[in-house]
This record gives sequence, structure tokens and C-alpha cells, in this order.
Amino acid sequence: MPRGIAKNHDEKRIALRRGAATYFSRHGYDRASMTGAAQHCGVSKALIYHYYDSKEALLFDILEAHLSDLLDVVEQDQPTSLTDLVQAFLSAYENADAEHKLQLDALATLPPELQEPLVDLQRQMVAIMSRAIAQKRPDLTGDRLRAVTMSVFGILNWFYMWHRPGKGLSRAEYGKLAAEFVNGGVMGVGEVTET
Amino acid sequence: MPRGIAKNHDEKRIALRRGAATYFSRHGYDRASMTGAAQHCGVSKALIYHYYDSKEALLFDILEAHLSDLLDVVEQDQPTSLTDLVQAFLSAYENADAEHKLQLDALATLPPELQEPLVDLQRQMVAIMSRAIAQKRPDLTGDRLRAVTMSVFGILNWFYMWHRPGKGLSRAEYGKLAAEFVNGGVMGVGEVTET
DNA sequence: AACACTATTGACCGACTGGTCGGTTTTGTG
DNA sequence: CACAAAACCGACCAGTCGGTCAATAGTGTT
Repeated sequence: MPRGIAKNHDEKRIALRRGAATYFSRHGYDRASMTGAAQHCGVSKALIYHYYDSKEALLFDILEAHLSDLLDVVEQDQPTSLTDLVQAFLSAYENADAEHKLQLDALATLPPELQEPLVDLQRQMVAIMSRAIAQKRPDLTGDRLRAVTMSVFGILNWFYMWHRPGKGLSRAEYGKLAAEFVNGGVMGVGEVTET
Repeated sequence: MPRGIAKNHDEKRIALRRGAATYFSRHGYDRASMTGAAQHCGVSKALIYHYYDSKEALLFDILEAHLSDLLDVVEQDQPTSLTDLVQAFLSAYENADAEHKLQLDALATLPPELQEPLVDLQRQMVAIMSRAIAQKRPDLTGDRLRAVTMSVFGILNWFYMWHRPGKGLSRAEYGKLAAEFVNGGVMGVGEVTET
């Protein structure tokens, strides 16, 4: 047996994955070319195809790694308060903005059989959030619980769209504010709240 | 002067615009081809280029029309309660899901000079929402007011991502729930909300 | 009826995309 | 050290995309 896989094979794969994620999210997955991604990573396009079978496979790997990490972080905290969970999500996004953005706007372009395992990871996170909400509001169930849960994710997922690092609130400050907003919102649902 | 522009020129343009919006949002703006959009509209690609200079110009027209409509609807209600405003936004999205989705994932692909007027329309809507929030919470200002405002838009903009017509809460039911959530959230910010 | 312009099309083009291939360089192993 | 496979690359390919164009059909005006 003359030569095995290089010991730094995994590190290089990860470097490629992260570089591509940054490039893809910056230009949008569809517009971003493999040639461009390769240049951004400082390698030839052919080399990317040495590590990945296709552009699709590369995207899948990026999203799978991201969602798994996210789920790990969030599962760690469990069971915990809604406040902590909201902040855990927001801080987990830190340093993963590119991957997160990609998840939101490119996951749907994958074929169903590749989407499925990723959507399943998402579902687990939704379930965790749902549970934390139901803990505060046991009367919320079914469609109403789901709607509230999704509203919370709306807040979290929208963050990266308008937040500019270094401008406005810091991440930690926003985390606190978002947690307060979510707590208030969850408690407000179903009550008569007139101005 | 032998012949003017057809009297139904505008209607046809609008039909093309709406058809293309549906097609673009269904397949994603970048992936969607002009050939495909033309087929979806039942015309030739060349005809679209008779009405529009470019794919970009078509996208711009779609977004401009949508955002203008939205702003009109929302300005009409002004000045009004936060509750009414949230519901006004949600009902304004009705029948404009395609355009709305397109706004969220394709606006950024336009060149800056075309983005600018659209972003300006968005800014006006953000300002209206901000004002309604500040009315309930005059102590909220600056970055914190902005963060709360964006959180509210997060809820509204995320709606189309998870809501499936005919499944779960109806639009009106969700409108009520979202308004309650927003009211609770806005009032909750800055308070000590411990579990 | 003759005209001038609009509405509409199929065929076509250059640019660029994801992906492949033949080849060179590098490196772990016997 | 020899050598086989991995790591890496420049050049290339087939297909698709946005966009153009020459030509035809249709229609309001004189």
C-alpha cells in the first residue's frame, strides 16, 4: 500500500468548505461560480473537484456541518429557559453568518433527497424551541404553538439580514433585547392587548 | 402618425410582470431562465424583450410595483395602532407572496443604482413601523428602537417561508396572533423578565 | 387601399457555467 | 530508493444563459 490519504486531508476539506461558504454567501449560491470559489480559496477549480463530487455536494457538506454544529450547541443547553435558548441560537450564529445565510437561501435548491436530512436537523431545532416555549406557556399547543415558534425563528433568522458588525447594538446586546422581546411576545399571545 | 401603442399595452406588461414574478419566485431568480419565464407566460422570450430591456429591468419593475403597492396600503392606515399596522402588513402580502419572496432573495442581486430607490421604499416602511412602535414605547430610541423594529419585520417576513396556504392557522388568525406577539414583545423589551 | 408602426416569433450568438481529462509534482510506504 | 497513489493544475468540453435580429403578421391612421 503505497500511500494513504494525507493526514491534513480533513483540514484542507474544511478550509475549502469554509472558504466556499464565504464566497457562496457573498455572491449568492447560484451566481457564484466554482471558478470563483476556487480563486477565493487560492486553489484550482479542479482541486475542489478532487475533494467534492459536485457543486451540490459541496453545498450539502457546508449545510450539514453547519446545522449539525448548531444542533449540538443548542442541545447542550437543554433543558433550559427560553431566554437562554434564544441567546444560545444567536451566539451560535456568530462566526457562521455565511453558512447561515446559505442555509436560508440555497437549501431549497438542493434536490429533495439531499434536502431531507437537512430539513430533519432543522425540525429538531424547531422542536427544541417549541418545547422551551411550551414550558412557559403550557396552554399553547398545536398550530398556535407552531406559529409562535416560527415567529421566534423569524426574529433570529432575520438578524443577519440587517445587522452590520460594528454598527448598532453588539451581538450580546441584541441577544438580551431579543430574549426580552421573545419572552414578552410569548406571554402576550392570547391575551387582550389593547392600546 | 400611423399607429400608437396598443391600448392594452399596459395590461400585457402587467400580465408579463406578474407571470414572471410567479415563475421567478418559484424557481429562484438566478436559476429561472428567461426562456422558462416566457413559456410560463405563454409567449416567446423575444416578446418579453419587447416589453422589457433586460432580465434586470423586469425584476426591478416587479419589485418597484410591489413595494409601491405595499407602501400605499400601509400609508393609508396611518396613523394607527401597532396592532393594525402588523395586520395591515400581513394582509398586504396576500396575493403578493411571489413578489414578496422575490424582494427578499433577489433585491440584493440588482446593481446599487437600481437597488437604491427600492431600498428607499423599504426604509419608508421601516420608518412607519418604527413610529408605531415608538408610540407605544416612547422610551425606546436609537439602536434599540431599530433593533425592535427589525425584529418585528423578522416575524412578518419569515411568515411566507413556513406558512402553507390551507394548512395551520389562516392568514387572519395568524395576523391576530402576530399582532399580540408583537405587542407583548414590544412591551417586554427593557423589562426584567425572569422565568 | 396604402402606409407606418407595433406585436410577435424562431433562429441565432457570444459568454460563461459546471464538470472532465491528461499530465506534472509531491509524498508516504515497502 | 523506487514507485504507486494522492495532490494539484491548465486546458478543454458540452450545454445553457441572457440577449439580438431579421422577418412576418396585425392594426390604427390618413
